[in-house]
Amino acid sequence: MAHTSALPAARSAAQDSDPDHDALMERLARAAAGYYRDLTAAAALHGLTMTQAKMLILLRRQPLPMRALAGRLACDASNITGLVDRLEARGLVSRHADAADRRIKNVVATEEGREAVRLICADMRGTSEAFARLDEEGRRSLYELLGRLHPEDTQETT
Amino acid sequence: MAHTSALPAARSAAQDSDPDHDALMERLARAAAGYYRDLTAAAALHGLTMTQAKMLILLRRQPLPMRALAGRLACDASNITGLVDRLEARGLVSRHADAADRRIKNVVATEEGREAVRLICADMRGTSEAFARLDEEGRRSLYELLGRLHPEDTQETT
DNA sequence: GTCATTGCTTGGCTGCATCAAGCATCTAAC
DNA sequence: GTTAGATGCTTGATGCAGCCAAGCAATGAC
Repeated sequence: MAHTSALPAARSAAQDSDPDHDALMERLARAAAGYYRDLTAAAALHGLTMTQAKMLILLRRQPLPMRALAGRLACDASNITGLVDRLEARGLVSRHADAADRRIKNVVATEEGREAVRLICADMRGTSEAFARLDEEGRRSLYELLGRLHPEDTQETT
Repeated sequence: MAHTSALPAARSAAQDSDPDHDALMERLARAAAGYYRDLTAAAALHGLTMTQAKMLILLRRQPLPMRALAGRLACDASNITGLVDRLEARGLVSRHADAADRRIKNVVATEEGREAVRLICADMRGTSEAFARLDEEGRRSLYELLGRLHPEDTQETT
């Protein structure tokens, strides 16, 4: 936290003035932990792991090549193979060789896979309730601030 | 929410009016992913896993019994044993039998452990830069909104 | 004392993550 | 074209993280 001493104001400054870097980090950490805890629990209700749920969520709108999935999930490409294997075995996604480049396998969520995403999101009660704690103005601000925190750079992958 | 009418308005509503539940969830997901990606990378610089880093962060202020760690990390108690084993083997934490109840082992971060936390937090450049994208007013709002999202209920554990 | 409860550990099993190595395909350069 | 390199995916090996069931030790209630 606020290091040695020297900065007496910083500590409880969080309440009113510019929140200290660490204080803000702590709250972001809490929000992140809450989100993942909720997602993990909701996914478990449907027999899925958090990582599997994250992948299905990425695929809900459009198919993605395995390579792109590795990028989005920030993990090694070799990881994706097993991940997709397990989801494919359960009929939630399928691989389709790309027409233009036969090295590429596009992973597409099946209807059952998309339905699983819907159910999981609906089961994320903790997060829904958290949002409900804000008024409309609060939700709008939060949405806007989070958008500024992480501008949607990592997008184009198709 | 406000979705009485069937169709088209809700979709891009995120831009201006009350952001729809899913749009807000998506941004929260992005923020959470960004935070953990950054934490994982920073921890890796010091040869630690994300989970190990999370545990050290929890212990930075005060010792906690293993049971409490399981609660905070939202995992099975049996998990903590191995986690603490590995950190203890590296001299970052140590176990101390509780004076009042000898079943309890309090886990305390060593000075080296606390130093590791400091270095890791300092290495979270991505998150720091994200905060820097907001002005002071933005940081204050975000801090306040995140505080309302997750009121600090889960606290007392000592 | 006895017995149920609580805190931690162990063992077994799965999934997730890494790396190194390999095959197939595409691209470019000759 | 043929070769050489780059790129996309898979495999195998290893370690960590997660769960569960089972066990021991200590506490607390009686």
